[in-house]
Amino acid sequence: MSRGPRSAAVRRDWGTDEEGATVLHVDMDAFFASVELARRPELRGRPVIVGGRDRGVVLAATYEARAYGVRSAMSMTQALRQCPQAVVVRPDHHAYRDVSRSVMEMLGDITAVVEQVSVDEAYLDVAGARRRLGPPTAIGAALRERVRAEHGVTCSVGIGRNKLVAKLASTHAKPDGMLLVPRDATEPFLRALPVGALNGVGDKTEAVLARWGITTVAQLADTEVDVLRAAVGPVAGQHLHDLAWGRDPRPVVAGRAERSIGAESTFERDVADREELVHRLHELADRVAARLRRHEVVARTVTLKVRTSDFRTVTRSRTVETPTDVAQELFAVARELLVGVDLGGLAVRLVGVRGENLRARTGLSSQPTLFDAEDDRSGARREAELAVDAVRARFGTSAVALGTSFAPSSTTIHGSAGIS
DNA sequence: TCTGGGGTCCTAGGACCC
DNA sequence: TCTGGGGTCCTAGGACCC
Repeated sequence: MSRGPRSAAVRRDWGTDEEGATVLHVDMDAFFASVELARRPELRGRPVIVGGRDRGVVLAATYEARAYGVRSAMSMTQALRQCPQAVVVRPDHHAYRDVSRSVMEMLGDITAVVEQVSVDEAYLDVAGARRRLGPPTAIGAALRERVRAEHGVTCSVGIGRNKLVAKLASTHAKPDGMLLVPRDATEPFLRALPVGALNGVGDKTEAVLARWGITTVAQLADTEVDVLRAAVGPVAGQHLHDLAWGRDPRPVVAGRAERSIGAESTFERDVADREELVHRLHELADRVAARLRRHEVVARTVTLKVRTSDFRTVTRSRTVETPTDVAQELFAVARELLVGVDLGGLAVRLVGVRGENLRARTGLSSQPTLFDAEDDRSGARREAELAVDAVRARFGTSAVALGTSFAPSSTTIHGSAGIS
């Protein structure tokens, strides 16, 4: 989903030479809002905002709402101040996930080299699909038509020599467009953009660069690397200079493994009561554990996140001896970490739990073995938690209480006696 | 009633080992 | 007793993206 008016408004034809431009970036237009419009056609033409509760933010806005200055990630309060007549729709993430899955399957029909970067975005490398399906623009056009026909939503496609260019091209093409940036047109295409259009240049970096008189990609490209290093740091400086010249070595990688799995939640009202925080922590640990198991990974590091009423965020993490996917263990660590946090008398706005340092579960000691009764207990507890998760998925979180009592207290296994 | 929830990546300092 | 440097792991914070 686009975050704001970072790209120049003009569209230009940069030529038709498709040699050497094999990376496609596919980006759904105003995705959540478009899905809502597809099933509620009576809302077409009106400013529609998909957003959550009182303390929520805008998750997606139709272009009619954007005309009033409404942007993704803006607080709902501010969005409604700017566009009081907007129709607010509560998000239905299941519906979005279904459409997303279907579109990603369409991409898989084109090539196996698909890298999904979010629910509504993916890169494809079609170098190997050209013989079968034709040039990249033909592939992009057919895909756009298929998405529209099957789901009633539009997407934009950018085509370029690498991910950087393809992504910027799709942004430029929005909404409901397609843009090819031929290899030879890459530099002039980039030079016309503001620095903030580059991926990785946010408000802070943009402000720093502005102090050095750099506001366009052209100026960035024409600045000595040493100056950029001094401005934003050695690594970032080199990186920005590369981007400005269209250099992006990242390949399109299918099926990336996730590096962390977490859950967090903002209270409807700030909470000062420690017991209530602990209770919420327990729910979050449950969710994280279930997702770890679904992904068949265990976490070696547990991170607690706390945001206080003044919107300051602190994190505390601990790396444990034995990686885990058990809710009780994640919870126990998170709770201990919370004890070590000095809230300075402030109430808490948000708490979160995250598992990091992920490892494949298979063959690790958290699997029950005949040699270790301790391990068997944790394995049994996991089985119990899986059952609890299934019940909760059907009846809701409050349907089942989860306690330490799932560990069988009388488990006795006598060394290797069971093994011949 | 300003500011969600899911992430990735980078930096920097200290511990610890060789 | 003093003086080092490099490498890796861990932790905390922050920028950034969708």
